[in-house]
Amino acid sequence: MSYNHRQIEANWQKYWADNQTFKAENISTKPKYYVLDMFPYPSGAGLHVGHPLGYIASDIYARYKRHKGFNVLHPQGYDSFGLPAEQYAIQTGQHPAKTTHENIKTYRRQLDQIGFSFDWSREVRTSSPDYYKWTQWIFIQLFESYYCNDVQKAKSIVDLIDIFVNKGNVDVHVSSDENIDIFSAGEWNNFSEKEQQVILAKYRLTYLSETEVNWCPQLGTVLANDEIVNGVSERGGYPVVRKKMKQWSMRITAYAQRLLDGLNTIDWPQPLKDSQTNWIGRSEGAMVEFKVLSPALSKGKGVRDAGYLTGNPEIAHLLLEKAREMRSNPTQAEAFLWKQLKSKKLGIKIRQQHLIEEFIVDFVCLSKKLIIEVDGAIHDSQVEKDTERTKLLENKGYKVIRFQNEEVIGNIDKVVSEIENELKNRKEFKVLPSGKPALPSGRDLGWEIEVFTTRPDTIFGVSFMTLAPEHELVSQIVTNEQKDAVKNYIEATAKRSERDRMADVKTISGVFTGAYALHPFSGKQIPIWIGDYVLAGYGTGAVMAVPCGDQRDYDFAKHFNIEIPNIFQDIDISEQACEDKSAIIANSDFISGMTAKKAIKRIIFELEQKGIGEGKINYRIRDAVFSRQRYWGEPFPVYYKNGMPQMIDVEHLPIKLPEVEKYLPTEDGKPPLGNATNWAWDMDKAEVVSNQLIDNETIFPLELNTMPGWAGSSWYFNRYMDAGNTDEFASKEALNYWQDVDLYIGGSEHATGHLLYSRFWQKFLFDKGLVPVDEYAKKLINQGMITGRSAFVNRLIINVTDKVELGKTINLKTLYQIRFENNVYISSDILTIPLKRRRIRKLIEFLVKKDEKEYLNEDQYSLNYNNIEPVRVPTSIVNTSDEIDIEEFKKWQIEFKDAISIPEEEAFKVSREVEKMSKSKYNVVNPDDICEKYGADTLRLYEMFLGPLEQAKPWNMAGISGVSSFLKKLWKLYFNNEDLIVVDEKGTKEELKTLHKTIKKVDEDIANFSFNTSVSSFMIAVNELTAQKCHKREILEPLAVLISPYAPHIAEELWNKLGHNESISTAEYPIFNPDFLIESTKTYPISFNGKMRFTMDLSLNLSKEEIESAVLDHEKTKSQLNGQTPKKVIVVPGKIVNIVG
RNA sequence: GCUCGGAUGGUGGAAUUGGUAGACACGUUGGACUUAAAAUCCAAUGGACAGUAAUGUCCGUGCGGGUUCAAGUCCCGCUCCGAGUACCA
Repeated sequence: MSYNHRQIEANWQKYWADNQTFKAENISTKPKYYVLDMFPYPSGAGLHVGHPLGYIASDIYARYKRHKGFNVLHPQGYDSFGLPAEQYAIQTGQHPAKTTHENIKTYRRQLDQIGFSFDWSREVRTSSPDYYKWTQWIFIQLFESYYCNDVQKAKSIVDLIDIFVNKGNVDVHVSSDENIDIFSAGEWNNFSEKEQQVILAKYRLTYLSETEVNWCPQLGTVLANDEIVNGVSERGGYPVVRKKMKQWSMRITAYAQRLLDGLNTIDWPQPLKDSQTNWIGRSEGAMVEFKVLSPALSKGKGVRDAGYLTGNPEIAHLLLEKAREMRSNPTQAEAFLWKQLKSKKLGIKIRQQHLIEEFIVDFVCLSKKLIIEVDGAIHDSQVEKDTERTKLLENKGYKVIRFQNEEVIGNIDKVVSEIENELKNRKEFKVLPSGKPALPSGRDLGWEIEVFTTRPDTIFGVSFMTLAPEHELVSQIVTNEQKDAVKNYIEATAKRSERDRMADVKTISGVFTGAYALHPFSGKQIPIWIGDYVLAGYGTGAVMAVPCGDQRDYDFAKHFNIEIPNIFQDIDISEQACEDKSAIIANSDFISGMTAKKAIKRIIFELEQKGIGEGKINYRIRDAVFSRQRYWGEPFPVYYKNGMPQMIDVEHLPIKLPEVEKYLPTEDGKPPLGNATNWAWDMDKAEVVSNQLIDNETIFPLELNTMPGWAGSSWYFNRYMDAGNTDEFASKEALNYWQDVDLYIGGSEHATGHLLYSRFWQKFLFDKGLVPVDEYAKKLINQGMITGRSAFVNRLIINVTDKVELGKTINLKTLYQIRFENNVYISSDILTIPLKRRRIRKLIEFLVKKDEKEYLNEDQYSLNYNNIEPVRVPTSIVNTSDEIDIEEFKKWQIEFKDAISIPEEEAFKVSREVEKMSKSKYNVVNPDDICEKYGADTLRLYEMFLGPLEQAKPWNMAGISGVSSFLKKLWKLYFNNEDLIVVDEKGTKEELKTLHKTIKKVDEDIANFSFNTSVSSFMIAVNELTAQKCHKREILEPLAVLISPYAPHIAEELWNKLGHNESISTAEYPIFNPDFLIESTKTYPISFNGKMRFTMDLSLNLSKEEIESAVLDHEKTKSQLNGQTPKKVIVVPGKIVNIVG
């Protein structure tokens, strides 16, 4: 019988399925081995040839390990929540569950036909409630935990509450939000339940926070940064606004250091580790506080500003805000009275809630220095204080009159006339006009700007500070003179999207605030600028600028003509900043003469002594936003009581996705779950009920967001260990048996997404004692992407210009351009040959004239055929020699029906371009077709043969015939037409050598994941055995096992026909015996001055000297030397002989 | 800009600690078989030059240097390509 891949492959795939050949047991005497693939998102397009690359590699490895006697876990599943299914649902109204289910069916069929040895009994789907029940469960565990920095692990929030109850939060070292108020145990115990929950949220590992997102009102959705182009949505071009939304976040920052440290313990590709390291972005440095000064005046002493600014400037900033707040929340009496006083109703300007020195008074008429206070009940107890206050104000020349609330409300006329009286009786005071410097010079205003720097050693080089435009202090420190400039700048910056701002790094922009800071060591006054090169989101949003030591500061200083003091010894900074840490520091007081390393230590010490700074490690990584405004994702097990999130008890999980009418956001901007009518939690019944029943007593609204794509993929590898468990996410026994993934294969595009988040979750689960290891994948390999080779035909753009003849315009455009423009195509090999261009011209002219000869002569028109436009065509109608099937091309789309090709008869070549495989590029190659035509074994071998696993490579069908014929040759070693020709003879020495060198090579290749070279080795072996006419069982039986991981179907068939009744999958792997490779002679390359001239077979038993004399005796050596004596002879036994002349 | 990869025939790619550059395959050319095609098999195939030929010489792993008896491999300096990242203080 001849090799019939269709029949063989179908048979064995059925056999494997029927016999559950690859089912892994959780109890085994064999050692365990866990081989994992990144599970696919089941898209509607199905698999293309790029997808299986990694699966084939891992499958080879898994099968190899089975031969080697391991209990192998090799599972597969689907990351089946995601955007495409939802978008499809929006367009068609089809439920995403339905399309997902259908897509999974296609995927399964495609995967099965490639012959993977997956244990399908452990399949997981992230969108299945049985699975996401445990995703929700893990979410709850995160919510109930906080991160303790003392022991560097997550602990139960109950422990933290315990600490608060007994000690408050004064002395806790935990990861939390910044700016948490300190409270004592007593204060904690007095907080209301709600206040306590608000505080706890700042410590939980998952928490709700106001996060700024890119909101697109027209699309009704939040967009990722890369979905925005030039400030408008990429899709549709709608405006995008920054909007704060309450979203769940994951406190991954707590794990920043451990995520870094863990990288040292795992065997992952260096580039991937690098990108995680970068992403986490640890930098060591210091926090430094700079005190803000008032504006320094150029001359003289400070002058009081405009008369209405009567507040004490040192505390004005504190009071102003309070005053503003009081103005907007007046008491009833205040509001009542203000109605009568405002807008000069009494004929004179009266101000409300105004600053007078360190007080805020209710009302004041500055020009009469009359203060009107309206007191409520609480002031009764403050009589003493009020008297004192009145006294102080009266000393400043003010008169204070007081009314009770009741008086104002009960008898407003009387109050107003009393005020009028007072005003009449007081003399006029002059109020100075505004515009003069507001504050006294050089005084500490009580603000501090905190900066983070990695180079505290350059602190003496600080010549200005820069705040991000969004920095909260900007509005407070800016001087009147600079107010407009600053305001304009902030507005201009806000208009630019974050992306634009980041993309444009060349334009230097900024503006002076007018304010100054105090240098903590030199005491110098440092101007404070704002500039958008400082990012609000990193560090403190403020930098101490050291132009001599940082290029960006340098550029900024140059641009705005700010001083650039040099603090480096013997270094020229006239052209650029010096960022070299080995430079000796100068002009820097007590650190002069030191290098960075030493100086940094010293400065940090000094900062800490002075209490104005400290050594600090800063991380770039941000907490991860965990909410999505989508339908097709895991619902949160959360309902809201009085606005506070509550976890649903774990025994009621899963909370299943509700049905909705529409998958779009609601009209009022709520996420798609806002469309659900049954989406409320009934505490008593412990079930999801109709929204109409919400009473906020026992029935509450449920969370409307869903979880992001990475939720389900962050722990699936643990689920495979015990996929069917309904009581736990995986049993202790299973987790302890399988421990971790021994080999993980997948794409590098997940470096800072899935592969980081999953490590974070694993560490959390480890802290909670739920999993036995804190890194889940010992070894990871990134398979390279298989790209497509898009095909293009070259469309000639022919411009026909009208000519006027005898006053009559011949409308040639209508005649010819429409007809020929866009429809003449030229073979790409002609394009590159200048000579042929003339031919094209003739051809075009011919085409134009052919039909319309009678109307045309040459000077009636002009032709321009120089423009060529590439037109995508499907790769399926192009052969491996880049020739397109013209007939198929004409049939492909209606617009090409009348296409004219140049040349018309000969082969027509397309241009090729390597691109990502995608439906829209018509370059997708489907594995189904290859399996049908060549078979799965050929596909598997060919994908491996294409090149190194980790390297990106374009898909090219050209080489597949070589692999296909290899399998046929292999078959022929065992069969001659119908007959098995394997004989039970002993192999010859040569045959055994062929076998054993192949065993050795393939063993090494698999260890190095060098699958492409082992395919070569198989080819060599089969070529040699064919030449040796070897049909011996002693050779061919081990060979079948050797090939079985790569081409399992044919191996099974051969094994079976050799008389075995069991599957080959656990057959013992042949053992390499070095005895068969021992050689008595070696073919030595004899080289002269390093150039190989000839070879010589010499016994390996010869000594160096014997080799040397044998070589020198050789006549070719003599002719090479031409009678001269060699200077030196290098002999490396077993390797080479080199004669130096 | 920074970080990390990479550059080898017409093509995909091989090449142990530095030790015969181009394995294996595709393609191309020639041949066999065939009425023919397909399939299969055989031979040649880095370039240049010399020779009837066997064969020989020279040049060849992006470029320029270096180390070495010997460099695709190690070192220094560049060029180009790809990927990631984007003002991280």
